[in-house]
This record gives sequence, structure tokens and C-alpha cells, in this order.
Amino acid sequence: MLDELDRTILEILIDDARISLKELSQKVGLSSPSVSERLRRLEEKKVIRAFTVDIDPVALGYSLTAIVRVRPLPGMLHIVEKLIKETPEITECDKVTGDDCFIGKLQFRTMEQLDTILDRLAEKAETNTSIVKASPVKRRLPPLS
Amino acid sequence: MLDELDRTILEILIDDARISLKELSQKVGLSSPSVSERLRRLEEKKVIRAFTVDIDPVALGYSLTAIVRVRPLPGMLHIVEKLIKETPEITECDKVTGDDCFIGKLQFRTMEQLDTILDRLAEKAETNTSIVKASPVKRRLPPLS
DNA sequence: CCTTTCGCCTATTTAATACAGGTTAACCAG
DNA sequence: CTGGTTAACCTGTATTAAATAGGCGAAAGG
Repeated sequence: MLDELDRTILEILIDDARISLKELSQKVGLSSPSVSERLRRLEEKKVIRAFTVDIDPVALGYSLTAIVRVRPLPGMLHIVEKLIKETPEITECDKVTGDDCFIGKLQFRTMEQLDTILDRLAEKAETNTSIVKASPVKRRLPPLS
Repeated sequence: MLDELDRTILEILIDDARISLKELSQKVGLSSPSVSERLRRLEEKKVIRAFTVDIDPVALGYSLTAIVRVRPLPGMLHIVEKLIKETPEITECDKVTGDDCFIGKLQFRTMEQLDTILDRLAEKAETNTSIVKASPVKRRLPPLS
């Protein structure tokens, strides 16, 4: 389905999606139209979900991050899920197995803001919050091989 | 530091970083060179950290995701951190306050692979693993206002 | 063994970006 | 109040990049 050249293309694009077709095609050893066609198919097959920008939350004032584990109170599951979706400061969230039901990432500017958001959740769920001190692993892709 | 137009530009780019300057400038109501200059400065100031692609792990065979909480055994903190960094299947990881020391996201293909990775961690830390069933929140940005 | 398909190439057209030059509005100092 | 300076924007043009058309050759299937 995906050959070695496709993987090379993906790895290059993860680092820099604005590379020109010319330069990209030189790196992978194909002509521009060939690489263009491969890109088209990678998008068509949804291997590439989107071209996007990586924005620094700190530059937007969000200097703090927390991981929040959420256990909805009985009967509150759907309401809690809705609340999470409607809280834009929760920038990622997964529904998981185990005692916790949701594990999310929360971006915020001040402790007061964190308090407000957690208070709102606390009406409908038990929560457990860990403040992020550092991120030893930058977002990356698992091995493509 | 960042005005309304900059925020509009960022929001558009998050959705589609391959939009042409022409189209982008029409949407924000400026000329192409003006938007180009704004982009240049947003990159210069590292508000835009990178242009990148969002790749579907499932398309690469990684159909399973887990959240792993890691508590290194006494004296094992640095060794565990090194191990995490060297495990490419751990695609995100934060160092946090609280009982857990690290909370990471693990992409894997089979339960056997999960078992192998957790076994390796278990020599140096206590771990607590939650399998991701769904992701109600797609990666997004907190409010820019 | 012939035909079809697929991936690739080169050459060319079309489109996007980068650049140059000029205008206006805001701000500060004389 | 006024001249100078800066900053952000504009239009028009040059340059560069991407998309497309057309053709070649290898591999797969009838």
C-alpha cells in the first residue's frame, strides 16, 4: 500500500510541509509530477489527513498545560462529554478504558482559569489534574517501517 | 502583539495550510503582499512553529492507542526518561506533577507490541495503562481571543 | 504474444509567490 | 504647528513553483 518512497515523502513533510515539489522530488529521486501524483494519492487515501500549522500556545498566552483525568458521576457520561467538547481550552481528549473515562489536555493562562474550568467539571465528574512541568517528547510519528 | 487579522490568519491556516496567498488574503481582507509579510513575521516570532502534515496513524498500521502513566522506581527517573525518549511508539509525553511522573501517548499495532513495550518499562517503573476507545475531541487550539 | 495498466519522464502552460515602488496615516521632536 | 520617520498597506511586475498534457517503457493478465 505504501512503499519506501511514500514513507520518505511523509517523513520529509512532517519536518517541513512547505518544501517545494522541486526540492522534495530531488530528495526522493523522482520528477516533480511523479511526487505530485504520489501526494495526490496520499491525500486521497487520507494517509495525509491535512496540511496544517504547528502553533506555539505560549505565543498565544497559554503558558500552562495540564492533563486532566475525568470520571463522570453516575448518569453524567454524555453530559460530561458534551461539556468537554464545549470547553475549547481542552485541546485534546481521549475516551479510555479503566477507572478514568476521559483523559484530556488542558491549555490555560492562569491558575484562576484552571480553577474555573475544573469547578465546572466538578459538578458532573470527579477529576484528577496533573500540571505539565516539561515535555520530554515532542510530538512525533511512530516508526513507519 | 497579535491583532485580530493575525488570529484570523492562524485559524484559517490550522484548517488548511495549503491555501493560496490570494485566497487567504481575500478572506482576511488584505492584499497578498500584506498577508505574506504577516506570515513572515508570525514565523519569525515563532508563533507559527512549523508547517507540517497531519498523518493518520491508522493508515500506517497503528490502529491502537494507549495513554500510559509512568511512576519511575526510586533512582530510576533519568533512566526512565531516556527509555521513553528512545521508544518511538511513544509519540507524546509530558512530565507532570502528582503521583505520576510521566503521562504519555503510545501508538501500537498489536496487543503483543503493547505488551513488549510495557514489559520494558516495568523493569524501571510502575505503569498504568488506559486503552483509547475514541477521541471525542480532535486536536484543536484554545480560543485565540 | 498482444493488450492494458501503471508509474514515470520531459516539455509546456498556468498559477502562485516574491519583489519593487509608491501612498497614507500615525507618531514624535523641533 | 510642522517636518521627518516609521509602519502598514496598496498596485503592478518579475520570478518561481505547481499543474497539466503527451509519450515512453516495464510489468501483469488474457
